Amino acid sequence: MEKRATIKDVAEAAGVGVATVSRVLSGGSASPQTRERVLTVAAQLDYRPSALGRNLRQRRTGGMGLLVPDLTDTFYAQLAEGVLACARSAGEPVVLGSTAGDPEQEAELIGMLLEQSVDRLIAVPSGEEDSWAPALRAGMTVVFADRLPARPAPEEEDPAAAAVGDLMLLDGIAAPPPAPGRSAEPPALPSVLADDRAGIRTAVRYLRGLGHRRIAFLGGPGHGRRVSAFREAVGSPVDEELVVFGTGSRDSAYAAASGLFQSRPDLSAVVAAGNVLGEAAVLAARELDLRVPRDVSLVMYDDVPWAELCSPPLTVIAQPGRDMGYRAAELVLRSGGRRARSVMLPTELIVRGSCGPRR
Amino acid sequence: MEKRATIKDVAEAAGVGVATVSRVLSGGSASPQTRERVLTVAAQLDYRPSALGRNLRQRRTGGMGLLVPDLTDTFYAQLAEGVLACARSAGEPVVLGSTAGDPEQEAELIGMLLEQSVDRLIAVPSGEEDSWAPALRAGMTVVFADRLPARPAPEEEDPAAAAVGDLMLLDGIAAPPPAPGRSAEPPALPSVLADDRAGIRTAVRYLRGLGHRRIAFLGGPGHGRRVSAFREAVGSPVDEELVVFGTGSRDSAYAAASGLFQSRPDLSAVVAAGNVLGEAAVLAARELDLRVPRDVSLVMYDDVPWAELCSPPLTVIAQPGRDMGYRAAELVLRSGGRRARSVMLPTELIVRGSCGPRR
DNA sequence: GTGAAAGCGCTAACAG
DNA sequence: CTGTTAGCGCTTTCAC
Repeated sequence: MEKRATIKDVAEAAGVGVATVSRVLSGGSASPQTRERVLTVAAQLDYRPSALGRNLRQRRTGGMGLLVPDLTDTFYAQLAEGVLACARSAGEPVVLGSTAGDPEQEAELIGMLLEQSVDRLIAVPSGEEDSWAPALRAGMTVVFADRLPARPAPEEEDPAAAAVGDLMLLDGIAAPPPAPGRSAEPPALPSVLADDRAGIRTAVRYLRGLGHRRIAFLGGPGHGRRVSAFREAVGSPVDEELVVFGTGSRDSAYAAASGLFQSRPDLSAVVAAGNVLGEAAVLAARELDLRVPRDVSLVMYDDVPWAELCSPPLTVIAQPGRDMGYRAAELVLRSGGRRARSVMLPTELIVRGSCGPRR
Repeated sequence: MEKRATIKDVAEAAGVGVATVSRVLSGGSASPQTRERVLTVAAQLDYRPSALGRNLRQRRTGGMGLLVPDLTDTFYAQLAEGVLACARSAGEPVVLGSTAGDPEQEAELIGMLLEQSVDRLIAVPSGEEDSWAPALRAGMTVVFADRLPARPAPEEEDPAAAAVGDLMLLDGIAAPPPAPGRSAEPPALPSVLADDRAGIRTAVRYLRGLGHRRIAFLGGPGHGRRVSAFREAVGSPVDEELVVFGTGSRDSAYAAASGLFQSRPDLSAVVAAGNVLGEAAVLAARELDLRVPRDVSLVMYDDVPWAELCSPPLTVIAQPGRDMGYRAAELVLRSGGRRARSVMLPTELIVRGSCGPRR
């Protein structure tokens, strides 16, 4: 384990000052001769500039942080792959954290990143807006992916509404209606989102076209925008019993799905707001001897490789997970200054075999 | 964006020297009074020690690197979750890289980690042993997970053998037979491996018991130990046409599976050496109108959530991905000195519905 | 038990 | 165009 050469070694060996070496290596100005000499010597010594020194000097760690709820959720894995692809092409490291959808763990991880002076972050947020204030205040450039931090429930009046109150999100279709024309206003926080509203709307219309009237929604934490879109798409008198949520784990997703099927055997279709929920729906349906799509139609958010493996193959609302990650990384990397821009990517309904006409 | 308090600020505010603050915060000796005062002041100032300064001083970055081929392969996602869980409980950051199974990208990522002075690494290796020499020489503590780096093919004689030559691995059942008694000798490099040999053997025996004689093996890069085990389990005259490999991508896995089924319609069972290969096998079989398990039995390496979603649900050789990651992280973290130990975890055959008697 | 001082490797002024 | 210098925030001898 020989010790690595430092910039000083290179400077001495090349007979120049350390500043010159630094300049040459970071593309600064230098005479062709000097440049070449430095480069040669550096190569001979197998010199690799230490990120440690640079980081301390610049008071910031390069690269970026990435926070996702769970990598075994294939969608987040796709997202992560996108981020990694972009980071790799930029030669930047990415520090990964998995939050399990738990605001506390998320906060801890943010603290860890702060300690590391990682000042760029891509996050699929679990905590509410308030819990993100510290990070922003500390000067972190954060780009949210897949969803925005929930806005804490303002006050509880209607018990039914309160049940999903903590799932209401920033750009919900709340009281002051959005400016006309756009299907969704660009959110205040930098983000890379899929067009959930359009995706859900398309799915609901598709099911409607198949004759379905009792359509259920199976969601999880962080699916606030999707529920809103669902409510909007099904129209005014939403049957609240048909809107259920898991807590994020596979078990709770299964419990929610199973409970839904059993309590409302009259439903004829369900929209699962994520692939873990879709998985749970398939499992629960099978367990209850409900045939898909004969007894119940299913459309699942997220296109994942195994959607095609099911029989019948699942009809899905695909969102470009990899692209979303890549774009998010670009945004966070490019935002030389502070606040990054936002982008919204399209979703696509991929019709396979899990939806049929209402019986 | 206020600037963070430094150790100096704390020292001044507490009326002590920076050394004392450092000692107190890292559990060194100090009088109770001093200790409390420092702690109080630090809390008031919301002081968070900067990892930057410490890292430079200690010439090493804390935490660990993690290199996997592909996060969308659920097994690697599970592995990663295990690593992250351990790292989080230790408060250490993990720098993630995805290699796509490409030795070049792997080498680049290793270079990046070296530049960051990350000196602890958990890797599912893609490159051969030689390409790992630089990392080891640089003083990195690396723990391999899931498999060991391939040992370059010594020389090519038999064309058939040469075809899989680069897949031969360290602890293969090569010429000098292993010492008697143990099912596998502990490998030379620190690692966390599943007992592939036992897993494959169990699967093959299970299929044999069902009457199958023409059993195929569908592998990918890095599955050298699994092929060896397969060859060993099926016995001497191995039908080489029944042993095929994909290159790691989903497409190539599909191509390999499809080609296998078409060229050898006489096969009655296949062992897929990984979940991506299993997925490909299911897809290819369906495309060719082969019913599972009526026309062909399938057992897949890796237990993944969607294995249960298939119809019929897939019989699998489960390996504890999450545990493997957790253990690997423990090993790399604990190895205060240099070389870590190795551990081998058991596999389990989970019988579901994808295997039937030979027709 | 505690403080002063010396850097870790690098970049960014600032002179020459 | 290039060398010298001053730290970035922290740990760690080394005296006191």
